[in-house]
Amino acid sequence: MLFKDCLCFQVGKVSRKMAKLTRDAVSPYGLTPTQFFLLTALYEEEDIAISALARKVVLDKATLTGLIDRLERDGFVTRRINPEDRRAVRVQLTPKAEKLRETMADLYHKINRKFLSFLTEEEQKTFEQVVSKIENADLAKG
Amino acid sequence: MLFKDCLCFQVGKVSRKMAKLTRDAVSPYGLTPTQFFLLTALYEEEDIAISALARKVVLDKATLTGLIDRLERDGFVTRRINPEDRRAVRVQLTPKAEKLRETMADLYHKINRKFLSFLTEEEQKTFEQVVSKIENADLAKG
DNA sequence: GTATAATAGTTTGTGTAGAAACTATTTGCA
DNA sequence: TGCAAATAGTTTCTACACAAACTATTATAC
Repeated sequence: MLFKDCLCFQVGKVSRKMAKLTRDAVSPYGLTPTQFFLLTALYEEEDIAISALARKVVLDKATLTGLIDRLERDGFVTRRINPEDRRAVRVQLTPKAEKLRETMADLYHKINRKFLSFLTEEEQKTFEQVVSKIENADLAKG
Repeated sequence: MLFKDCLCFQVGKVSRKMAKLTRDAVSPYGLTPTQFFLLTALYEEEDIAISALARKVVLDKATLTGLIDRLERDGFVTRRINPEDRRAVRVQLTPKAEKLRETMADLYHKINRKFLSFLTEEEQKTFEQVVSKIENADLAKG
């Protein structure tokens, strides 16, 4: 088997390519692709605990700390300690982020439509399947 | 459209998951997933220029510099300047890397077989298509 | 034949990304 | 109650990943 046929390599390659295209689209707003996705997740569900956010975006909580640091530094979000559970920190959108909500939602849909437009219905469906299968895969077993 | 349905997010999620599973498999050899892939590419074609290697693994040449730095530091590869073109640097495998060739090739095939075993023939074929379509996609156009 | 452009690689700077270790809380249980 | 275990988040460390600027060398144009 040749290197280029490696599934993991292919997925990584595509992931980088999509991130790059997304970066071109969102960098004018002072956002990175990951920051854009995190904001999108927050537009969907605000005032969410960091651990819950980490589960939602499937990133390590340590990664979230840095991401939220930078979003906070750039004035997109704030942190607030939950008085009910003083270990927990909730993330809120700032007015600056709220003002961008519509624009970001449009951009989000535009980017997605664009990516999906390259694929047939059939391909989209199969791709979903493949993603969910690998997602639940356990290399150790079998 | 919900955040979790975003194609770019899904691909990233799968890419991280596959990298993690690969890491578990190759870390006993003192390698990261990316280093493992780079070595595999080098087993396929040694004494290759860094720019050619970058094209092969579809990574920025600046990324290659750091990767090769670390592989060199850990004794897997060496750099040699091409006397024909003194700008160009070629990468060679060390005896340490040569000794691992068989083991790494087996591991490479094992990991790939494992990933592919989760998918049907049909899904594999469609997935290939999807990858190549996105690879050639241009978000700017249309 | 020399100025200019192109190419190869590195450096610098910023931002992911996760493992492991750490602090501070809260929960559970004896 | 009171202490061990679990949980939330951060810190530290290392490694990708790329843009932009840089150096050195080679190719091209005139």
